[in-house]
Amino acid sequence: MDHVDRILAQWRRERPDLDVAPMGLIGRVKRLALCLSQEMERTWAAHGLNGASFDVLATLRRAGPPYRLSPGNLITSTMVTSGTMTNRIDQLEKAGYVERIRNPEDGRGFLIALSDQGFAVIDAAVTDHVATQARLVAGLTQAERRALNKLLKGFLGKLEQD
Amino acid sequence: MDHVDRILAQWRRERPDLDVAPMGLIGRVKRLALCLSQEMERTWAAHGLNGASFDVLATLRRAGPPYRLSPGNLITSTMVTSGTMTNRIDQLEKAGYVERIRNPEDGRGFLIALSDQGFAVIDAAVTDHVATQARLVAGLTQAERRALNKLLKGFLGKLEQD
DNA sequence: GGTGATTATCTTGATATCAAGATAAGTGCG
DNA sequence: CGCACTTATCTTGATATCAAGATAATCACC
Repeated sequence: MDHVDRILAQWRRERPDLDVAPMGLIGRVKRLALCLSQEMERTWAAHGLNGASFDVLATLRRAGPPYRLSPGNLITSTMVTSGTMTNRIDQLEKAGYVERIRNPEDGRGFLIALSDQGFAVIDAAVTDHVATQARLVAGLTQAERRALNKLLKGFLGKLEQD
Repeated sequence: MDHVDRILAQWRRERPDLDVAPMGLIGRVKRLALCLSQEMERTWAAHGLNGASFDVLATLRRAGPPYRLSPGNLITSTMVTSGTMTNRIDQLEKAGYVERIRNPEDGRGFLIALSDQGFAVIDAAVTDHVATQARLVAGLTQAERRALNKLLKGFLGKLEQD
């Protein structure tokens, strides 16, 4: 009888005409995502980052050398609007973690380049972040992780194909 | 090879020292939650609501007669701050969906009461919402839903007990 | 009953986000 | 070559949220 079960019990009492089984499943996905995010946020904070800045730096880092992507590219990867990305880049630039350089192949645009300092920060943060994630899934057996991952991947595939 | 797999492949190339299997699992939970939320948001919008207003009205509705809860109670149920709840109640009151009445048992506080109009709106919205959720899980077999729900519940239980 | 501590709610100020529009540079067709 | 169209990024204005502090009523203990 967890938090989600209590909500379902209320609905069954008030609206017995509704099948709330899908609500339970979806509610748990949302709640789990929230719970995991909150924990990961703490690791980012320990490196002076948050979900937004980590997201941008990590995208640049895992792109590989020379660690440069256009704002448009970052927008696509992180699924935020252009205004949001401008704001994030402004902050990271102010912190000295990235630099805007003119795109030599397109005078309209820029490339966002990870600085040495930015590289150091994101590399340390990712190492910690992965350790946090390992801790978060530590309660699940290997078989459970595999099964859960497979179900989630299948679910996502079904949703995204539409 | 979905979006998450591409991210993992980049990390394996750039940071082969890290075990990114947990990142895949957690990334899929987050992405699935986002994907599901975006779809559900469309149903709420069709009733003139959003996630925030739906959340408050649904909490009042499923509490049962007389459909009244204190702001503090709503804050606990919806896990937002007091400032956020004040703002949400203000909007719902302006829309005529709830009413602030003084709490007869505690002069410091109020009770937020669902109006007849609010009741009608949330009841119709919930009916549609449940249909949307049924559609979202339609791609999974009954066995898959049960297995996924069980794994999610176990995972959440492990995390919340700490 | 008076007084300090607690509780319930609201207010304030700051932040991140989005949608829509502005700006500026490239592209293509006549 | 010139003009319309597209693209890349930034700017603006509005919104929802949070953290911290203000306000006001209740409670508990003497």
